Amino acid sequence: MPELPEVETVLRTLEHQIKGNEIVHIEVRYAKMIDAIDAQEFTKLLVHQHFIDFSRVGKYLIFGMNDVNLVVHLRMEGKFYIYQKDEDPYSKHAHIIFMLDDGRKLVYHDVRKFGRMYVYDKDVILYEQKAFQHVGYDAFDSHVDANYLYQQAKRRKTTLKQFLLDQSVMAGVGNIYADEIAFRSKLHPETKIYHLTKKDFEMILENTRIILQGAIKAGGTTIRSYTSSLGVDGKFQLQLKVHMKKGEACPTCGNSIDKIVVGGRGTYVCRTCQKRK
DNA sequence: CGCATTCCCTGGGTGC
DNA sequence: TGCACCCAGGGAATGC
Repeated sequence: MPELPEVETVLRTLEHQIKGNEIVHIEVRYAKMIDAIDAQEFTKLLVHQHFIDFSRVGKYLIFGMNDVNLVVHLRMEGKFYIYQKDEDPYSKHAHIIFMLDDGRKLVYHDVRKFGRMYVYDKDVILYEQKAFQHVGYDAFDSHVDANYLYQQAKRRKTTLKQFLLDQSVMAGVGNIYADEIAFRSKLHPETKIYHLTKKDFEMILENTRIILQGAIKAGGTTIRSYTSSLGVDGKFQLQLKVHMKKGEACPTCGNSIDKIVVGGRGTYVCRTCQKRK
């Protein structure tokens, strides 16, 4: 599932591939992918627009076009593929096909159909729109510091894992990296956040950025081997230490990694290294 | 307001 | 081999 680092990788790859290209035609094969407007309106707003700039807040991709911003959330399994002029872009899971001015197609694939696309006029303030209603500062935003996290944590009774996953506090961390961040911080994911000090949040934030930055770097190296016909899904090669490692040895102490459920999410933890505060 | 629960989807896994 | 069933999971909506 794409989290901040994968979204960043997808963005950079697409920037490299389609910056400056014009959308000449759109085929919407599954309209529920689009928020608030119908397929016809979506098409009307985007045809003849050019991909100008590429940015991101948390896990949301933002394509700046001439008159509108196209916002995309990949959720669980959303992927963009670029097909060459002579390639067949159709498949069971190809839901939206953007025909480009040079004959290539940008294709949105999504097996579970959880992804969402939003189109907003450039006249409106983007971050006040529905897509960003529950999205706080990006994890790399300078507004996010130890004091901010501490203040946010004070009034919540929730666990560290759920806090890290709460996009309204800090946007970008998903299930995989939340586990890795808790592990690197030597804190049990079920730690109640009101037990944590400002100093703890300093350490947690530092680890968050190290983990995310490391994954972006790993994605960046992977992406060089991508050819245009392969999926632009931001696969990364970062060595995960606990996530999906149930029963395997903890890289620090050698004890077996447990799988538990925290806030309804599958969670991997080393009982020995990660303490409840 | 916070927090828990339900829903959206489908492939993959399990059990018979 | 096939069928019924259950589950994962990000985030919005709903309920308390």
